[in-house]
Amino acid sequence: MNVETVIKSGATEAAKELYGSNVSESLIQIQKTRKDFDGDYTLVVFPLLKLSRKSPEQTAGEIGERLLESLDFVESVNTVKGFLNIKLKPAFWRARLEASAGDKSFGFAPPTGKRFMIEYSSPNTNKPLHLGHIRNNLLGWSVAKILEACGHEVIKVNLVNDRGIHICKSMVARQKFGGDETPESSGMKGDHLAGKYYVRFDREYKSQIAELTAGGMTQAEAEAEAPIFVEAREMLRKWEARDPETMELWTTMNSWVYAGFDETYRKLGISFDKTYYESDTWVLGKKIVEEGLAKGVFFRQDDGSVWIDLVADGLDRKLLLRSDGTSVYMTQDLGTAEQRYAEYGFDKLIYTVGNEQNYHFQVLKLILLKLGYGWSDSIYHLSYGMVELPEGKMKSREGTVVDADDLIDEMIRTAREMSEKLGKLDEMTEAEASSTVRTIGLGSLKYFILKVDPVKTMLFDPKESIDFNGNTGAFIQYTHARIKSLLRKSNAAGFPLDSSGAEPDKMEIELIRRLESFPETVALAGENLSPALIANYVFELAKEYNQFYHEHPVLREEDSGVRSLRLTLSFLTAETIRRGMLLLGIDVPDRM
RNA sequence: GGCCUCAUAGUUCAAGGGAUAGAAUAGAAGUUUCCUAAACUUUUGAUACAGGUUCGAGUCCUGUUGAGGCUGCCA
Repeated sequence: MNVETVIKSGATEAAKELYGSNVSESLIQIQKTRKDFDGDYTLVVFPLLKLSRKSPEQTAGEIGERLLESLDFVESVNTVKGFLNIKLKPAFWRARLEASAGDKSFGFAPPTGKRFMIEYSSPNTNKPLHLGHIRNNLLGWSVAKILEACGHEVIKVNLVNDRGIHICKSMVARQKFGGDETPESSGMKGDHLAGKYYVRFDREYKSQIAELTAGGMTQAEAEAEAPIFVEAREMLRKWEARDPETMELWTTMNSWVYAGFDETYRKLGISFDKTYYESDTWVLGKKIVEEGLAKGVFFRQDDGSVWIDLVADGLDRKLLLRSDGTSVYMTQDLGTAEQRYAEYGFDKLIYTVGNEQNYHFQVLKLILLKLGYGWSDSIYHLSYGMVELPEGKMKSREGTVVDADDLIDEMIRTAREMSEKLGKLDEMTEAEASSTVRTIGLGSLKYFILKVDPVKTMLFDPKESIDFNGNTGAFIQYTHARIKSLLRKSNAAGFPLDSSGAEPDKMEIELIRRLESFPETVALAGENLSPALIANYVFELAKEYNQFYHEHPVLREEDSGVRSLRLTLSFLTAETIRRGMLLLGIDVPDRM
């Protein structure tokens, strides 16, 4: 049980004794005492005033006195306006520290028996991953880790978008302009090669459109009738007809792309438990459409297309089946959701998808609800904002996309430059050095992206992200490495971690109190699906340790009790930083 | 047009309806007999606007302005 909970239940008891048994837990608000006030935790008494029928000061005073009697670990209380500040005994904090340091699963909750499925990444196979995918992948991976830490079973899935007109565009360009180029012969990663063809297609397409409009066609006509686009559409038709030659090209190009994606995923340190392919799932959902028609939830238009009318719900009409009977994105998503539920019976299905699809998921949920699926409420869209660059929005067609692989390489390269300049790599073998700079470069990238609240559009400035000062991953990793170094030295000197006697001073208590709030932070991050909470917590912790470290010698302390306390504190700090960073998918090296 | 999201120091980000809105970075000034100076200390500086709900609003509600996104056969 965490400290806040202990105090909360104590305060609830005290309030019940004073004001009657109808005092509910929700009226007891405990928060950390703000700096500049004397205390560790604070009870906000305003919500209790209706029951106490006394002034804020009197109410706080009464409860304070009661707490002082009933909780033996309370050292003192003081009242400032409606705030009852509670100060705990140093010995209590010392005991908490020892207990937490000895707890192998500190911060992680026991199994809940709940099953979460989380989908993320969801790439298209016609081009390589870019910065937007990085935010997606990091978010999905981190949320999965956080949910696991909260005791849930987590199934990580990917849905690869491997069919459709956009893939055919790359395929057509490959056929026309690619010759017999392969990833091996060109030295390009397979996904980059496919991306090259996609860009090539677009260039050709644009110039054909320009020609046609110059010849008198409207823009829309030209877009639909440009010969290269007609070819792409024809290829899609052949694909759907399982034309052998088309299938072979498709299979070959996809295998290149998958090899490329795997490499990027490996570099990012993420993986999946299961991968779905849209080429398998795109026909799903038609059964649901029939079901919806039978129930009268959907309606069929004269041209044969099927719709749902959501105007009464403040939304629009939405297409579910084209007039030619083929399914659309929504049809497929209904089908995969149902299939996944049948297979896994999840308690929650989380889709990590950009906020440009907010409307889609709103509709998806609503349709499932209207169809009477009891689990429709288990669907959650983990929506995130765009990543912008200092120069403005990313546009894949204008060549301003930041490629994921390039970015990762650049981060690692910069990490190496900075480390070399500081002489940090001097005593490392090349293998150690390259592993260290990889960890630092990726850590900086991941931290920079995850520290921002997912819903917000964020600005990614490559220069700033790689700055090794300030609120960055590298700073936190560095703090961890320094503590590890200190622990190695103390170990070499034969100093034990486990003695008692010393009482923590004010600064040490502050650090212990922050450490003790780690489990709550993890739980809260799990509820809100927010890695940003963990990121900010870890940064604050590292910063606070730095201050502590600066003013409190650890190894040079004469008094073995004090030294032991500080070593224990250092140990738990390093351990907590490591666990927090693990939840963000960031490695923390012991040396750097 | 309709719907959704966002708006906080020069800049990038915090702040579970609670106290004097925090950091980082940039700017100014300082610290090196110190276990990793990728550090530490001090300092300047912000809730877009107008109402409302509440004992209490950056946070909730309404409107305005600004930015982004979505909006019947793309995914």
